[in-house]
Amino acid sequence: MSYDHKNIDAKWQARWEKEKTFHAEDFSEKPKFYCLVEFPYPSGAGLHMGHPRSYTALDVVARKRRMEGFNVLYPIGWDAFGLPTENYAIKTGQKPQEVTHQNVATFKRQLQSLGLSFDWSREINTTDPAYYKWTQWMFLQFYKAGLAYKKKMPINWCPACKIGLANEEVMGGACERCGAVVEKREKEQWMIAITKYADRLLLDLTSVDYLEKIKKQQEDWIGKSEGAEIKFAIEGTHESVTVFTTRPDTLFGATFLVLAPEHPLVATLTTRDRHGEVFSYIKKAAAITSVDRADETREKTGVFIGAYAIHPATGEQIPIWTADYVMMEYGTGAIMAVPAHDERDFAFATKFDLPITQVIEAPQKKIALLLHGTGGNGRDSWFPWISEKLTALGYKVIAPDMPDPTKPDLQKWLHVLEKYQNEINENSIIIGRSLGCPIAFQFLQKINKKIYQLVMVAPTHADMDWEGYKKKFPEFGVEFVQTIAQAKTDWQKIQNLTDKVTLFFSDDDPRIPLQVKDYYQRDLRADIIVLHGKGHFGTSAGVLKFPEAMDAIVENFSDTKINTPDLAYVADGVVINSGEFDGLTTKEAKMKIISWVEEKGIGKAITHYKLRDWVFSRQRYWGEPIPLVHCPVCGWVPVPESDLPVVLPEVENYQPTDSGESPLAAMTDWVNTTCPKCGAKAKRETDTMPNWAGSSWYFLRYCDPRNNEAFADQKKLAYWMPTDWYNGGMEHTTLHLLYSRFWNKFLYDQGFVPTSEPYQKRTSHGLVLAQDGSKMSKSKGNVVNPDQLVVEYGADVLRVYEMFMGPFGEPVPWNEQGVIGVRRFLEKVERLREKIGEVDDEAVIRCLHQTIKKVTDDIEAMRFNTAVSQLMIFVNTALEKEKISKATFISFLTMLCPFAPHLANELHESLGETTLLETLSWPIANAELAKESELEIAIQVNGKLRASILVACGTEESAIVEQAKEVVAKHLTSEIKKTIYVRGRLVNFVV
RNA sequence: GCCGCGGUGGCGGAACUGGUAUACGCGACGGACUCAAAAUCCGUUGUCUGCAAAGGCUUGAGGGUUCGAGUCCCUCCCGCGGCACCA
Repeated sequence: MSYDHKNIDAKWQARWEKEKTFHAEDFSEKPKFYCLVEFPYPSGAGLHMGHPRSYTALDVVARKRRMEGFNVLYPIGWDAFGLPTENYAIKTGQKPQEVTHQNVATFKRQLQSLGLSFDWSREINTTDPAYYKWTQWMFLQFYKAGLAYKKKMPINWCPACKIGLANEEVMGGACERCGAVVEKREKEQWMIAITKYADRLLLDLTSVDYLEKIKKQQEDWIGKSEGAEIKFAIEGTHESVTVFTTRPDTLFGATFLVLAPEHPLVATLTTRDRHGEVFSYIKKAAAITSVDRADETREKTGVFIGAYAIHPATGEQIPIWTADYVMMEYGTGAIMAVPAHDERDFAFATKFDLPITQVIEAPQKKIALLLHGTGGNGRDSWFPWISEKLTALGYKVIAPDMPDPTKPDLQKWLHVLEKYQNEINENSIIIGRSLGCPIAFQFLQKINKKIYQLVMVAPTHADMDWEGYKKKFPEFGVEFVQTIAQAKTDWQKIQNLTDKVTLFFSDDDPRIPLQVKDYYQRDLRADIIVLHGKGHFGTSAGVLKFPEAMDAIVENFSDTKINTPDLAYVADGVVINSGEFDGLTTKEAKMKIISWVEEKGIGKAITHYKLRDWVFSRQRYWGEPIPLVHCPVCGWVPVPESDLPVVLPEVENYQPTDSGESPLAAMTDWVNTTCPKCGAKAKRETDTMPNWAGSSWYFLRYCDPRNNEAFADQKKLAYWMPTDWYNGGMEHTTLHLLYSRFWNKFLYDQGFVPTSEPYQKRTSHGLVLAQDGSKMSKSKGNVVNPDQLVVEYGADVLRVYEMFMGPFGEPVPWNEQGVIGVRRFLEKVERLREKIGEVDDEAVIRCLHQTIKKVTDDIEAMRFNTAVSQLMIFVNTALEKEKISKATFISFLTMLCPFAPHLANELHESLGETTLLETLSWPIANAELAKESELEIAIQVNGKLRASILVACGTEESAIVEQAKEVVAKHLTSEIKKTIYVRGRLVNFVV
């Protein structure tokens, strides 16, 4: 332990505080940068290793931005309302207020000990009445806008503890604490209509810079699907079943209905003779977990309930079943089964021998895919001609642009084709030449589709291994006809190639003699006609030269055939067997059938979202009181804004009630009030808000945290918002992140905030795991406390280790051994200070500039681990030399500062400098100085590394190749076929 | 079951757009310093054959594309995260 981290840490933390180094200035001339981390929930366990990971990462970014001349806002606060604190308070007989106060003090001390560059003057706490006044105010805005409403929803109720439970507290249907079986109780709850914003929450994802996986997860959570609700009358009753379908176009194919086992109509509609079987099935279904029910490989089960529905279009009688593959929570809990066009329905119908009616067939629109060769312009001369012909025949012609046609790369080309894989069907033709041919083969093999008609046009001179392809793709029945003579002898063979592939020769083959060409021209033309369209024709030039022949070929493509699907046909297509709707496309039929059911009054268009409205009530004490009063005369009345906040009354002890209400209900003094409107005796709402409420707008409060007139000043919001960079955990992607985006959008619509989206950029960090790779948790006793580490090694060591331990976005196990390595690194830095001299070694200068470049780039890309590794490389390089200059060392300290600010400042000061490192500018890399003078060139023979040589920078290619040849002479046993030179990297001889 | 991410030495992990795999750190081994130990410094460290020179093998498994694959494509296995019979 050579450096005194305890004193150094304390010294610089005190100085930063004194000089307000990290104070964010409103309306500064500098460009602003608002950098946000998820504020912690101050639990009793104290800080865990995950907090410093995320907080240090953005601290590094924040510190770098300040040195780059930005006015940085990096705030912190406490998300302190919620269940764990309340439960802990009950258990220990303390008040939640006290517990929160203690926890916040611990967290604050711990965070401050890390030297994070938060602007502590903006610290906020969601449980502070001055804060939740505005949370309540915002709830009232939702209420006034009609977005908050009451709805009966079930809650988990523990009859033993007499308290409402969160889902998390219910373990396998029992109370987590006492083990009693949890009851469902219906209770009126406040809801917020987030689903009204579903579309915008989805759409606006395109305007923000979130990690792709975060966007995807939000999209899936919102889960938009468009469809219709359709009512089916029940035969012999006045009842009806409403189903939800995303495929109203398949209405005529509905051959039975399926209700979820929990569907209320199952009980009503089941006929007497079916009771036994149906009810035992329902019982069984209830015992299966939803994950199991979701398993698609599971054998379908279900029972007929004895009743029949009337098909609204055909009037036919169709049976009603119940089956657990239909979920009560989704849609209406009932479906119309269309086995011909839905895989699950198909499996079900097959198993129980129910009728299958096809109502959609493969699209008439036929696809022709034109694949060009290696010509420079990416288009072949015959494209326009053939496109016109095929279009006239009703083909949709696609001629994809291949990446760099002069440099064919099969894999890349295949990539381009992938997006057409769903369009290619039995009516498609693929026309290619030259390189287009092998690509067509590989493409079809890749997408694993049966080929019905593939016309290949290939010049025989192309250096293609046709025989090789023939062997490689036996399933395509490839035949090659490269000469006229062969064409004649193989005639019969060709005629037999129904549904198969023929590669043909082209006229531009220089090897075909002129006289053959004459013959070819005359004969082939006739032959093609005879061939019944099992496609043949010459290429590029050929196409243009023999127009009548081509006409004849193209004619043949006008035949189409429809294959009856032997599986459910789920793709789009054309409607059949549907009366007046026949001939419409899937898309048209969806609209027309929806209008038809709407006219008949038996259904309507529905856009369905997986996203559900937000249950905003909690039957708990430790949350923001909902600022509403219930008056027997006026109904629900908002507390006037001037009376906010509605302060949470302090409870001496909790009296569990059996009413399903929050503990607040027992506090009659508080509950009983007068109606703000009419003055009559009234009662306060006793439910509180979820802890998501306070965290849905905290980023706004940071802009103006002490404002008593508004949640924040408009000008300050306009200056700071949106948040430029927000980092947090993946686990918050669907709830907190979505709720706060919604909340902000609502405030935006009301004119209260300046931006529609709150966060410009969102990234996420990986978990810090225990040493064995499992999750750190209190119950396992494997939680590592940052305090010990800070005491033993210093804040800088913890910070640098957190950044160095692994890729930031991925989970990494904690390893105490690695911490020692970081400590050694910082001690080496300290020793470097002894080497300060007048001059620099050239190698040190070079390494410095390479380091500046890499560290600068890596921080932006959140590659903190490799940034630290580069800093280590610099120190190792510098320590080998006699001296390094003061200027070089200061540049290095500037870069070290975001990671290890205490030591960096201490060393800077030891050089006689009095200013804080934080006031310096971020160094700028000089590309010239970073350049190596010599390069190591690898020499390969047939791709195998054989030697390497050192050459001066700027050596000519020919000189390098010559030198390389000598070095590997003994491996060059035969003639060199090809020499590949990659600039500055390698030479590869192919022999 | 589906989606997303991942699988590289004894360990955490590097590797830019397909171009010398194993940077950096830990650990281990050998040496210096020391009465000794710790700390520090120097050296070695993917693996197999070999005294050596040299050569073979190696990025979860198998196949493919390429002069060249950890990286691209296909099939499969394993781990982590998320999740729906979404009609």
